[in-house]
Amino acid sequence: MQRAPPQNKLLQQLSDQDLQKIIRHGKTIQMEFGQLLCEEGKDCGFVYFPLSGFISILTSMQHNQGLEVGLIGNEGMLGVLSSIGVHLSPVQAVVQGNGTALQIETQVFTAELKDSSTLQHLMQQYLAFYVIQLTRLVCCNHYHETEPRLARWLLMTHDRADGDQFFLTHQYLASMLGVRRSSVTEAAGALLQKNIIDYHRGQIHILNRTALEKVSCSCYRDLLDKQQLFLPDLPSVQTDFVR
Amino acid sequence: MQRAPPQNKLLQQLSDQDLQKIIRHGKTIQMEFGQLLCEEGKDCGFVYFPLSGFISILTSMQHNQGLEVGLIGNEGMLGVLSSIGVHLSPVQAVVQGNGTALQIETQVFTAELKDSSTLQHLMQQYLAFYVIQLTRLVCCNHYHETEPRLARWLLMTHDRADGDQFFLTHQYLASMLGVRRSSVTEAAGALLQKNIIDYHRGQIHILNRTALEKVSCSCYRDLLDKQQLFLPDLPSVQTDFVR
DNA sequence: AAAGTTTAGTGCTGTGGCGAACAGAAATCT
DNA sequence: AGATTTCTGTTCGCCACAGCACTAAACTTT
Repeated sequence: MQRAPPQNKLLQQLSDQDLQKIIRHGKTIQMEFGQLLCEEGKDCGFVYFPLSGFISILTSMQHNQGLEVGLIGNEGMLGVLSSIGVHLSPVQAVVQGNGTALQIETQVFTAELKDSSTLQHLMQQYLAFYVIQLTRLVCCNHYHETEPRLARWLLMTHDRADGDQFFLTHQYLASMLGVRRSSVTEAAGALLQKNIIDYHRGQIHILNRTALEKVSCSCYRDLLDKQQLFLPDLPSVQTDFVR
Repeated sequence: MQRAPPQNKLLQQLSDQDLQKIIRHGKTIQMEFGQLLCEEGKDCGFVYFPLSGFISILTSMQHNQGLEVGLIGNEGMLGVLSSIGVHLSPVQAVVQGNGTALQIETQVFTAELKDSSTLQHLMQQYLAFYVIQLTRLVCCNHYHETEPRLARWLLMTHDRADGDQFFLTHQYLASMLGVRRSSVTEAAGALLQKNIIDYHRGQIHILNRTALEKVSCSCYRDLLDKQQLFLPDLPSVQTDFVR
């Protein structure tokens, strides 16, 4: 897998011409852990295409009841709704893993959209995939237990991180999954005992990816398959062996 | 509230000219309880704008684990994804309440879209609202208990039905909410005891709508508010008194 | 070195919902 | 009229997770 220069897999599907134009109109920024890219209910003014690192999409209700509803790495983008003219974000976006992203002003981006039917089509496909992800998430969160969900989350993060390690405390994971911190401790402890992962004060280490896939719910695989279906040109993630 | 002729509130927002054109290109069909309008993963070839009655949108995973992810009455449509060029439905659509709908061939509909920027904009807004609904549903289904969720479901159905009664067995409700049949019996029994609803072998009767709103989770109100925000021209549902 | 903070492990009780099963009542079929 | 099916009520044991609290490390700050 090529790793330099970092590139966004969505944008890679554009023609060189369109790609150059977009890059010229955007700005490559650093994303740092915890950085708030967008608040719920606000117009953050930009769309982002991660080149490395990843962004967590969060929704919340009253009483600190929050949940993660999306994880965006260099296979996706933040701000799809802008492509259908909706600039108020219904969700919060926080940087989860350090990296860089192409930041483009919403206005510039939508202007760009008008010019490129390829880009339009790409955004439509990505939006559809996002809807499908959400649909599945409704089901997964309702039926599946903490351990498989945790495993799925780790797999998704692993795909988006650039190595086998990343930083995430139990507390953080708990707020992503919508469970108690001690439930995460329990589930992560189970994975630890099976030698699937290792962790220490927030540093999570994936030891056996194949085994992780086995304890994960099928939603992980199913959604990867959907991604292939809707965004077929994306290079698929290698998952059949331990990296 | 005017009730005749039955009309779809989305389409009502079009200009007379566009509206007439759409009606001419579509066909008014009868919808009957249980009728399968669209299968998961298939291209059903049509989009539908309910005029009366309502449609349930269902998703499922392995092992009969299914859930309702949408309820569409004359305030919405079935097949929004067609408006962004995605014709394979990620969900199943079943008629929940008898009525009529304007049925339009997908191809005709997308052709129509090209001609009318108003229609385009309308579809974009509706799609955004659909995404927001899904986002909330992820949270609601995860955190809220059966009784408030049941109440919310009844309210949504009440809004889309044309009276205070509709047909739905506990078993049916259970599959919508993703819980056991006996959990529904329990929750419905609680509402019965509070004289909020009455039911008998599938005939559900809403007795006290105000009280129903109080036992429902706030997601009902919150989503109605969002609907107003995104589709502001829709006449709002009267909810502050017992109808 | 001491004090404070962050992260993780553990142990209680309480409970909402599951799975499964049984029973009665009402409707429908033969 | 009797038999079958559909709908609802109820119970029992079980379990995953909630809520809460306390402890023990490990790292950070002063």
